Amino acid sequence: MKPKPTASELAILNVLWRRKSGTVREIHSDCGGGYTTVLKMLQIMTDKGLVERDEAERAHVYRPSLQREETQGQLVGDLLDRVFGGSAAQMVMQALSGRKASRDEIAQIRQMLDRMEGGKK
Amino acid sequence: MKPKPTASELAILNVLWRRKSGTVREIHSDCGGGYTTVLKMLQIMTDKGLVERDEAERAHVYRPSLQREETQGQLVGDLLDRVFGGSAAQMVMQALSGRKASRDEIAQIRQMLDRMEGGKK
DNA sequence: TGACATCTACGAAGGACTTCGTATACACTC
DNA sequence: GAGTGTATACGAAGTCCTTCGTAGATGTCA
Repeated sequence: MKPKPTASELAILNVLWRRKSGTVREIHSDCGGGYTTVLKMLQIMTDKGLVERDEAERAHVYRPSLQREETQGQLVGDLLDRVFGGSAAQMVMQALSGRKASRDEIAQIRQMLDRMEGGKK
Repeated sequence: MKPKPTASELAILNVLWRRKSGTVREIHSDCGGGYTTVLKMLQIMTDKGLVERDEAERAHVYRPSLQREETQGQLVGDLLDRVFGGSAAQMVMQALSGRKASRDEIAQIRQMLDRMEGGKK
């Protein structure tokens, strides 16, 4: 499976998920840091399979190999196991108690719970 | 603030939260790995302030400096920011869609949402 | 006392992550 | 063609994380 992205890889992926794709220069301008640092990161991420590179043009174009949701699911599952002993309820608890969720968000979550129970019946 | 524990530090903390406290030997037997590796980790964690050490006896006794819930909150908040752009609803979504939560857990989460809205009113 | 078990301390190796400097290639313009 | 700007490639340094070997102190028991 794809390796878990590190913190700085994630910063780059966040940019890429937003823009769909981008050259080093574009990513760098959204992301800060040194230009060659971003370049190097993208080369490493290509090796790891985290992004894909289109070399057709002189300025290579990068795009994420995984959708945002897949990576989110992977990272959240990892935290769930390592920190919450697999208990999703405990994790949700912590997520909601630390930040105040908006009324909208609460409604959204309720809907999802309804859907889950509905699908299970 | 306390630094974010690494993966192996977390493994040790999980043992300590369960036992409340323990010597290197006790932790090691719950945790695996080399004995001196666990020892070294605990020394480093003491320096970082992640655990506290009682040196009264020959075999030092370690205990976690933070409660489990505090560290959980810290880590979940970190993931929330770095991976979900701060949207708790999205994170809860991923947490619940990846694993099937039990009916019990779902009920538990519902109760919590009720409490949150109640407290807000 | 001597042999042995058990403890802490510490240094060093190996790997991953991050950053940056430099080399090199390509394109454009005067 | 010389100069300038922009691209990739790559090596090397610095840091952190993890593991382990070894040294030295302390306790126990025949």
